[in-house]
Amino acid sequence: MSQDDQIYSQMFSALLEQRLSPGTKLSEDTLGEIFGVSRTVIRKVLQRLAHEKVVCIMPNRGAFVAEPTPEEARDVLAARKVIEEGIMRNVVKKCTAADIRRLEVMLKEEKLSLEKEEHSKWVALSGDFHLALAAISGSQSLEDFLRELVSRTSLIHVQYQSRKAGVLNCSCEEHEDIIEAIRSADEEKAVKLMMSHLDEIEESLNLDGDKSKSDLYAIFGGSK
Amino acid sequence: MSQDDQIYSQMFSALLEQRLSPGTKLSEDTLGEIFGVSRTVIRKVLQRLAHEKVVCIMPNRGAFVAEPTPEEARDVLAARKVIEEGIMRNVVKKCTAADIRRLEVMLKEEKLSLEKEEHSKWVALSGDFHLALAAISGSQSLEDFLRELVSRTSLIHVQYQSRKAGVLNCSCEEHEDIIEAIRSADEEKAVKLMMSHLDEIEESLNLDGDKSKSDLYAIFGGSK
DNA sequence: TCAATCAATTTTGTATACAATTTAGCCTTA
DNA sequence: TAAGGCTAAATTGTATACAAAATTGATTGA
Repeated sequence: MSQDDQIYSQMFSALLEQRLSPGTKLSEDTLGEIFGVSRTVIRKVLQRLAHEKVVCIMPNRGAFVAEPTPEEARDVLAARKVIEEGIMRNVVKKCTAADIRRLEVMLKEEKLSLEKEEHSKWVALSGDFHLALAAISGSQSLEDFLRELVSRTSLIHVQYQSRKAGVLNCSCEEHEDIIEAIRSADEEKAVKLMMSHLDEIEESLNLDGDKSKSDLYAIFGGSK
Repeated sequence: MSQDDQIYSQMFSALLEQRLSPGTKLSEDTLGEIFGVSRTVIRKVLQRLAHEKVVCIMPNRGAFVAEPTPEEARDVLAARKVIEEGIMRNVVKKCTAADIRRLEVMLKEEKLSLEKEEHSKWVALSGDFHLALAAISGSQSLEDFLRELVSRTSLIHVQYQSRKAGVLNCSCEEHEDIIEAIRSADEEKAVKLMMSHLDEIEESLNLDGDKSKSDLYAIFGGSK
């Protein structure tokens, strides 16, 4: 594994585990010192993250952790529905007993992280579950695309999570139901469950009230 | 438009218009001299193209125009089916009269390029048609993903086009039929036409016989 | 003559130096 | 005192220099 990849992985994990909040400035010099490399390699990593849309590079201004707008959030979830429907249909056809066992192991980890209330770890594990399905489906391209969408979803979770974290508990059961549908090879049910699962995720977010700018207006009660 | 983008566009066009064949070595020094910039900016462009999978960067070896394998080709077409089904469903809902007019204009251009037998231009225009549909669908993410898949399809066309170019003529009619289905707001028909269109594309390719390596064996008659 | 090894050249990977742009603070001025 | 502009610091964009790796060609030996 090359140097770039190592640094990329570390930054990517930090993003997924929500240790880097949206909007954080990612200074080339600072990151270079932290990782003990020159700006050259940092720039390479930042460009990669930017292409995956988890980092936003503004010309002559620098790189920042992406701050998805509500529109982008909805777009990501809508794209996930399209792609994960395709994935589910393949998964039902291709899933082996060994695959199901691995999914169940992942589910247990998810439950554990929920019990321990390790929220950000759970978000990452939940994403891994969806990516595991993508891997089972055997479609490399769809898996790559979903990886990007899952990362962005993680950022979206940070920015738009509703106050009641209780909503998240459902998701574990939903994953459980999806496994069951796959086991019984019920394609339509599996797809339907996945679609409503993604709907639930979207509904659990605070995507109303046009954030950022209008935030201040909302807080201080002025009109726009 | 920044310097990177200009060089990127030029190289991207060259790839799409098939002026750069799969496997071509893309030397940093050479490209730097051609475009009158340092290797720094060339590397940036190459990394971007590599992330879009139209260029393959091999560590310590350099960058090459990607040579999709038959498996990758099938994977790309399969992913297109999933994504373009999603796109079609949105297009039928959202397409305006103005959108249809623009699609018809594009169709005319396609026909023209076919008549003039400007094959590579037609491949590019044909891709544009699919991307126009993606734009109409309003899904930014799906449009981005499709852009990547269309570029790769272009490379696949170069590498696996069957000897009889006549197959391509169909595609124009198929695009025509798709427009008609959209006009009559027949979602199922539109989706079905698009699926069979993509099937036809796949069938028009020579994806059998494991290329590249075995090429030489096939040509000179030796056994593997 | 062929194969293998080694040296020289070329090419990529990384660090650094310099240029251009932005940002921030200060000073001037109304 | 506040607004505007100017200078200085910091940061990004690009070029270049140096290090590491791979390719190539030649030389040597069988």
